[in-house]
Amino acid sequence: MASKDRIQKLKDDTRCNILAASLNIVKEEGWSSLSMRKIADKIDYTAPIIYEYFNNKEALLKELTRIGYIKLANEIEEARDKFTDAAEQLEAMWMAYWNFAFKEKELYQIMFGIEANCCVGNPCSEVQRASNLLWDKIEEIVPADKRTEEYIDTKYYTFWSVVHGLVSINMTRQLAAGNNEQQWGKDINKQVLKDALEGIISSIRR
Amino acid sequence: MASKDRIQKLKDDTRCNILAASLNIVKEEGWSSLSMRKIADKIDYTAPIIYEYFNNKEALLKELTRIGYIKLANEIEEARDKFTDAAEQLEAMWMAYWNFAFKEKELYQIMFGIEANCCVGNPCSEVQRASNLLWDKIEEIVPADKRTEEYIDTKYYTFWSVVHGLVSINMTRQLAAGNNEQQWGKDINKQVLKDALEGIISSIRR
DNA sequence: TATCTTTGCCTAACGGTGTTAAATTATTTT
DNA sequence: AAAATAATTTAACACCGTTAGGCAAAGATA
Repeated sequence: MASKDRIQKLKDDTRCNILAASLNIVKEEGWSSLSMRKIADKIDYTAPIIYEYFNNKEALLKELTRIGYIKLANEIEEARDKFTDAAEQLEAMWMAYWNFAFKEKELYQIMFGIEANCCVGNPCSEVQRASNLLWDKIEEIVPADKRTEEYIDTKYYTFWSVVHGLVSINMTRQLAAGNNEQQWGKDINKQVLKDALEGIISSIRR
Repeated sequence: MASKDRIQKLKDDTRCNILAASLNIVKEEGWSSLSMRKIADKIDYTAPIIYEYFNNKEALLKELTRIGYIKLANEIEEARDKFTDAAEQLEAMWMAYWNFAFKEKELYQIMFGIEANCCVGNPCSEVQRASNLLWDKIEEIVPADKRTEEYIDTKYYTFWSVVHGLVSINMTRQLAAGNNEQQWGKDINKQVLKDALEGIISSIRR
């Protein structure tokens, strides 16, 4: 039958619809309320149908992260090609990364395992204590002529970002990597961390 | 009755047990398999009992993050008090933050909404493409005499950490903050990001 | 001591989840 | 038209968070 192709195309279509419907649900209600039954509802089927296109929910999510990585790479490439100077290119590429994260917030969340935290209702005083300790110590080493709240904030966030970023990257990858790779990471991580901390500290004092 | 105190103490004890059992389960099987019934099993009760100590599961998780923040602040404080020079103190404090993240991995995960990512089985080629684009561009601006794989790796991770960290911090906090705070963030974020990127780039070329 | 009230704890249930097997309907092939 | 294949649904399982109702032991009251 010549309709083999057409049928295959229809199958591909619904596969695509499943992915699109999933992303729509997530954009409207967040990852936590994405369920197989809800996806099926959106494409006018019942839940078991989805299992003819994906082995299970995890496989579906995996495909969505794959799509995310493709989009991210495209945007980075596009940003690169807007400049010729290498340094300008590099900065633009990371800016593209940043912009992607917020343009495709949901994809970024699943790509890098970020939960839109459940426990942020009332950040109690205990939450503040740690950041105050750090903030105050930064204030201490900032030269008097630069000691504005905004400047200290900036530096505080820079510290926090680089440390939390490094932690976060390691944690989401920890399971994937074999033990040897983990070992390989330990050294390079300490190196990155020390370098970055000293860099920021010296930039403050200069 | 004088046994009022003793009874109150027992109640406090089981509350404590619930929290400890929860953390144990998470350490053994991860956050995704923490359930009320499993917690109850561990303390030889049935599930509904837990609701006499916590309004719901979310409240229980919130308390665990609170405990996490207290421990984190303690470790930071402790690190600070081991030095006298402010710069040394600051570095030690951030190192304590780093160490805490891995010593109390599970607490850190819930404090900052990090999922030990489900989709890390086989990081397919698409995952690699984005990082290769960035890595290659970094290589390009590294002076020839420093152009080792290790050096480029270090710089790549430094870039990635600061950008991902900033993204990640913003995302987990986005829901909590009011719109005005979000606006306040937008500016300071771009500032932090640009500063950091330029800082790393110039540190590479120097 | 006997009744009443409170407390502690459990059983059963509701609606939801991911997932699978069987039954049913629709389509194609013979 | 009958048989075989495919597409889709229904029903079920085991789990989840959560709530209501009941049972039994303990405490208070008389």
